[in-house]
Amino acid sequence: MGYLDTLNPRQKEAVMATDGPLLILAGAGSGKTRVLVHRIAYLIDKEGVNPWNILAITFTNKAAEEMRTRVDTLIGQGADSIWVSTFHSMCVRILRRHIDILGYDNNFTIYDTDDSKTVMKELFKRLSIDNKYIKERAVLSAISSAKDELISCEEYKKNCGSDYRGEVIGNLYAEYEEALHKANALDFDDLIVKTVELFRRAPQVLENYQERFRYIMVDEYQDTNTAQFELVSLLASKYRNLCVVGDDDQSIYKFRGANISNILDFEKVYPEAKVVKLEQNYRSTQNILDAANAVIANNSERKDKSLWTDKGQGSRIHFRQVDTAYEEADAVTDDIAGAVRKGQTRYGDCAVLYRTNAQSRLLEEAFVREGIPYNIVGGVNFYSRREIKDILAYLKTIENASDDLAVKRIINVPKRSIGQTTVNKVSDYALSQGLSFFAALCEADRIPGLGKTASKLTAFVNMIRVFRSEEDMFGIRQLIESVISTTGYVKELEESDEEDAEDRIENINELISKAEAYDEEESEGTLTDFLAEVSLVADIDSVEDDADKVLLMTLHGAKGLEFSRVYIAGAEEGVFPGMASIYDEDPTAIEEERRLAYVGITRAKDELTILSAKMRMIRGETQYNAVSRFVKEIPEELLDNRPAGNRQLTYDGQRLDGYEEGSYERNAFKSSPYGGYADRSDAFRARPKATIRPKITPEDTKPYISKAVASAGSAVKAGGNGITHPGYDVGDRVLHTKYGEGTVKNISLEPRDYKVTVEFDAVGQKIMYAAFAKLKKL
DNA sequence: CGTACTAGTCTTTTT
DNA sequence: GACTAGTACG
Repeated sequence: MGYLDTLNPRQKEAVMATDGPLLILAGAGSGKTRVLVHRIAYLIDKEGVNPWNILAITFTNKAAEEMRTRVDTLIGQGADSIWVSTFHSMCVRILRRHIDILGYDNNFTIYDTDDSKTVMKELFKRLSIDNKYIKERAVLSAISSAKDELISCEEYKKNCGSDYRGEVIGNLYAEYEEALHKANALDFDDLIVKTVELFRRAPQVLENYQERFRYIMVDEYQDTNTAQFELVSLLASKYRNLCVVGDDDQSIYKFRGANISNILDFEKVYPEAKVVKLEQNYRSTQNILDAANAVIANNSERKDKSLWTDKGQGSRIHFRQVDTAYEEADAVTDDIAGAVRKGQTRYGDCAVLYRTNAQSRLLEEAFVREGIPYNIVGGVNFYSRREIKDILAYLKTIENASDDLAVKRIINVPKRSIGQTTVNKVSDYALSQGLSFFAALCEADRIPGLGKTASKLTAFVNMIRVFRSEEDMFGIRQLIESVISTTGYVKELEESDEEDAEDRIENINELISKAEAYDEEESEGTLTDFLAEVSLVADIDSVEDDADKVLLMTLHGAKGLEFSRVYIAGAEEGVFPGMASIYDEDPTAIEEERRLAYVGITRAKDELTILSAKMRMIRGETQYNAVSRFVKEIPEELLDNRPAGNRQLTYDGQRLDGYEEGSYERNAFKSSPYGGYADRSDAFRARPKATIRPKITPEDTKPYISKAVASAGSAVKAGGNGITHPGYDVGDRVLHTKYGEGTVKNISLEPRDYKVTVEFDAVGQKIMYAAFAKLKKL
């Protein structure tokens, strides 16, 4: 049993505890994938378990892929028949076989978030719901949370009692469900929910899978939601050989329904569970670990554990504060370029992490400017680009005639002179006849009021029919090519003068290569499978490991990865931790951000650089943010705190007031944690809420920064919370530059600013933010 | 029916 | 600031 010798005693213990429930609390970098891989190998090799009986659930396809390869190399062969997959792809596989029990067609389509939004929009229109009152997004996220908790729309309605808003959402939930059912479509959450429903409704199906999956392993268990928990519980309830691996300190998906008590209460649910803690870290230097431990220690709700390493102290953590986000980007690229030049690292060993995708733009520009090879993970998913969604909509139309959404998307793409009015007429007809949109199109000549457009519809239907006949004989690549040439999609792009037409064509070619690769790999693969696979890819899945490129991604995206050099950009209050978490009345919101910081820090093996900018443009507003509390939570002796060049902050050659050489760097660390700033009142040490600037108007562009700084100062003085109270009150008469005179009806304090409701004599009631509106009291 | 402009919204984070 | 949906016009 040679391969067990490479494990430490704890790891070995986890590997060999094969029977019964097992909770592995695996700190960052403690070799948990290693343990899982060895455990699978051990089950097969030593315990004689049939690979067929093993199920391993990972978070991403990439992780699944990696696990399978590593098992393969360890045990030779036999790993093929292990189910290693994500929750979502596993559910798709199960549902494809059995969903007819629930009254769906087995070739159901999967709706992504965009699709769901489109459906919801149509519902809003149809039920004439005012999206000022409630937003589609809000409804969808309520539905999604309900599904994460396995709450059906009936239960939802019951729970909300007489709450009007809840009632509206409940009704929309029901309508939404019906719409999806009609389209024979499932959204992401449904994949889990319907599988649970299937298992509950069809015990013989459940038993079938219980027999099959006698040994179940779940990775990243801290990120499972209630529905996923139920799914796993059902599967494991017969043999109880359930092994879950996770780290409560790395739970960062609460917004997606992750239920941290799944891991915290595992021992309550499975009293006979064995618990193994992995605390030896094989990844990072002691300094990095100390920093991570110090930060996470500020959280209250956690299982106590502490990482250690025998790797040695390592460098101190580099903290750099720069003036602007531009300089931040330059600092990153300069540092990477320098280190590579000196032979200290290669591009592929570096990663830049940030809180929000929006931050990637400036960084990307710097990488382009410096000619440093890079890869951005995340942002707009490849498969959600317009041109890709268009082509996929053709495939979906070919494949699932009830997918109204797909049909409507492409009926006039490329332009066929089939406009909104026609689409509406067809929709009405479909609704009245109880037909799908496509079925209605097939009867175009019977639809009243269409006139000669009917022939265009018929032409469209015939085209789709031709594609359908090709489906059986063609591979997916050929089918896509046929779609492109018949519709003239690419031709239209080539002729268009749109700036990004070339990129689009490039993307379509990329899609064709992916289809080709699919055709080759999955000789049995059907169009249905291709579409399902495509809707379940995460961005991280397509990252090539061996490319020598710097990876840029969000902190969320970085979970599970490691790099020799890590840069965390935007370590500022209001950015990371983000505004929303700072103002959340629930204090655990900040704890989630802190876990994210913990994840970020522990990605680094050797060198960790944290950057923060004094000034940054967010959503068109210039913000001046204090250094992130997470930086301050790192013991000072672990930081090099090298000031980022003691320049004065200038703009257009003008010196800005309030910045003295080096003053900030010193003060930032002396001030007490969490915004209790020293007595000096320059804008930088104001709390985030004091630092939001009014939108810059064209008239005062030139010296805008110094103006902004000056007014920031006065804002701090004016209100203790940093938000200037407008110089008027409810009942006052005010003058607005555009709307004229009016009466103030209401003033309320929002997180960012005072919200003022004014009844204007000329234009009626308007709601506006005080800082923007610049109302004058009369 | 299609285009060109305007107004409003938006950002956390993702399978 | 960037994007998108909505609207007015040709």
